[in-house]
Amino acid sequence: MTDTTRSRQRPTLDQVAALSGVSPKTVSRVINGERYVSEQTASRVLAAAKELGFRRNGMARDLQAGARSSVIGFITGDVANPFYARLARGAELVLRRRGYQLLTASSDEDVDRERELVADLVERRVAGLLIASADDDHTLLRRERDFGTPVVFMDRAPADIDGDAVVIDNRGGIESAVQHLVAAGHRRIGLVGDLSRLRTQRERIEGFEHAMVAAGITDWDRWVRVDSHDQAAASAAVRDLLSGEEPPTALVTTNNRISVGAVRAVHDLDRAVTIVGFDDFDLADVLGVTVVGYDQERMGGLAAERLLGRIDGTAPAAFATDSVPTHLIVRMRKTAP
Amino acid sequence: MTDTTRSRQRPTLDQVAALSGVSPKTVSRVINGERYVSEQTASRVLAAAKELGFRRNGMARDLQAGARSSVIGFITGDVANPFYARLARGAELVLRRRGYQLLTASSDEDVDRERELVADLVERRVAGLLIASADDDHTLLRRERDFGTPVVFMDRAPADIDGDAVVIDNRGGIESAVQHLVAAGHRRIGLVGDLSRLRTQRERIEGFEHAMVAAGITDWDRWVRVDSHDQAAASAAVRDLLSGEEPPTALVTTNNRISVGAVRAVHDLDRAVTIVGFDDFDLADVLGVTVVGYDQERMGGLAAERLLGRIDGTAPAAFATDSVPTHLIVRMRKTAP
DNA sequence: TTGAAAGCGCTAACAG
DNA sequence: CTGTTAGCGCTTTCAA
Repeated sequence: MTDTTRSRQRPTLDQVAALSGVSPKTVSRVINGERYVSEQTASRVLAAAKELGFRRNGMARDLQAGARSSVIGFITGDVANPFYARLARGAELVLRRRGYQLLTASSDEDVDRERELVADLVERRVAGLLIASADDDHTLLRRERDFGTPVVFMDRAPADIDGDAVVIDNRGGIESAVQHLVAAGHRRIGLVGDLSRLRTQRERIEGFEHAMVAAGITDWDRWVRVDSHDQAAASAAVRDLLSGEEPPTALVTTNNRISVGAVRAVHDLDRAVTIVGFDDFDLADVLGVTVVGYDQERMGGLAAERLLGRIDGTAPAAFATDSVPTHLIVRMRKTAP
Repeated sequence: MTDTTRSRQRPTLDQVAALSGVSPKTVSRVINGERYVSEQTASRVLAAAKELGFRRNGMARDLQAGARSSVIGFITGDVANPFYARLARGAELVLRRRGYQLLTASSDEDVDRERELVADLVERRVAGLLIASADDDHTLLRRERDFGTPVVFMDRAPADIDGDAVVIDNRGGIESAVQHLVAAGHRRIGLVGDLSRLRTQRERIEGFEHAMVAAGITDWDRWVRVDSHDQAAASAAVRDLLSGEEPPTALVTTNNRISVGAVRAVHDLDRAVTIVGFDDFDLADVLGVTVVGYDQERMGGLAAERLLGRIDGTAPAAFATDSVPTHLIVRMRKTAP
């Protein structure tokens, strides 16, 4: 039994021209809705295009002198991480109105892979790049930018080069978390963190130190555990912290994955430990976990807007870093009646 | 203060050829690592390419007779939904090894927007399409497929056309959920569902009916509430269900968003209602929510593999639907000591 | 091992 | 209002 509808060739603009008896340029005009085409011609062309199933070849179209594709590269550690997924969503909502699509790629927070992805996307001539970079060295990105691919850094601002960035107020956020715990009477406050080579993580740890010292707690580093990159590692770190002598009575967790791992560990151990997490997460309200929240979709949207500004040159020449404010969302654990 | 590193033009292959004193074709050979180039020439070309910051123009490259780009279109309702995000992740892991990238786009479950996206991606000459379609009418997709863009349906198999698909065993999953509840002594079992125009949702509802009737519960539709598309709507539906006379003692929720909304409502009302959800979700273990689970990343990976098979023609001619098995993950609510 | 010529599918620039 | 010419940046013949 053979498939009768087997792949015809996709028709080209020239074939539409041939069928409708006009020149290719005229077909082009009709397809792109340009003016100065008679209605008759237009409808004849449209009919032919429809009959043949014509779809303009976007690659050929974009291959105009120096033209770039209407695709934006979006590089993060992992698209499946809800934080990055929401950034993508926010960016998409802004970009779609301008006809751009997102080409998403995950680096697994691996520096080499990230560089490969940048090179790959640049070869595809993306119109711009939104990136949550895991790399400390951005000379490659600067070079690509100098050759005309605008870049906006999300979440992690580059330390070694100038650049546009949209970041979170990490220090302020963590400080409000610590202050909240101190006000509630906690002194032994622990911190569980993700990869400390990431700048955001370092900022959060610094914010922690600063707030602890400001509260008169100088041995703050007793209860610090960093470099947990997944939920399981975070759980293990929490178990470790809680099994020592004089365990912390409260924990600050520095991102959503860490928070979830910590909540799980505390729950499994059945300990009364207060957790305040950076990033809001699903069901934190039900679990009564206080968090440092901020608008993730908006953050993605801001990055996208900045990038669009660069693409069409309407952004001011100087690079700028937008800081998204955080706010503490205080929650209580429901006590049994 | 002026930016001194302002956008030079990105060099073309011809410029590399000029600088290294060879023909464009030779540069092309070197760049693509073809054989039959002397080592001397190769290194000279490479040096010139590096110096100029050359990056092959992928659009021009792909614009060979009928060639397609090495991009795969990925259309779902919302990239920020963890379910879709994990499908994307699974697909990405398979596709990256073959040099493909994902172009992700969200339809918001809107039929018109989905069609626009399909048209757009086809214009970009994606090598294939992975889609969780919200549409009942797939004649457009069939047409595009006939013109050479392979399509694999994820999660929702098309009812009106033949096609490759990777779906979940919806009926079986829901039936195991109901059986679990019945075995635990529940009779008044409710169901809270998402948009009933989606086929997967209908299948889950049918599975519910079937299992309820099999358990001798014929007035199963008393406690059915469908068409809740977000967490808030799901919460409202649950509140409604629980406020009536003879409220259900257990609820089946038909996807992750509904589950979270239901958990929240039950928690807010402080009612002892058992929830069994379709789709596993973060912290379900901590909350003691039993779920119908399955491997989401694998599902995305399977879809990607099927698509690759179509792209290089190694897949058998006949369309096929893979069904991903579900398994019940039974969890207990931790009782206070 | 290298190069010259032609062309992928479309559109800009210029005529008519 | 419509058509002609040329060319985007690369790769494919086919020769040398």
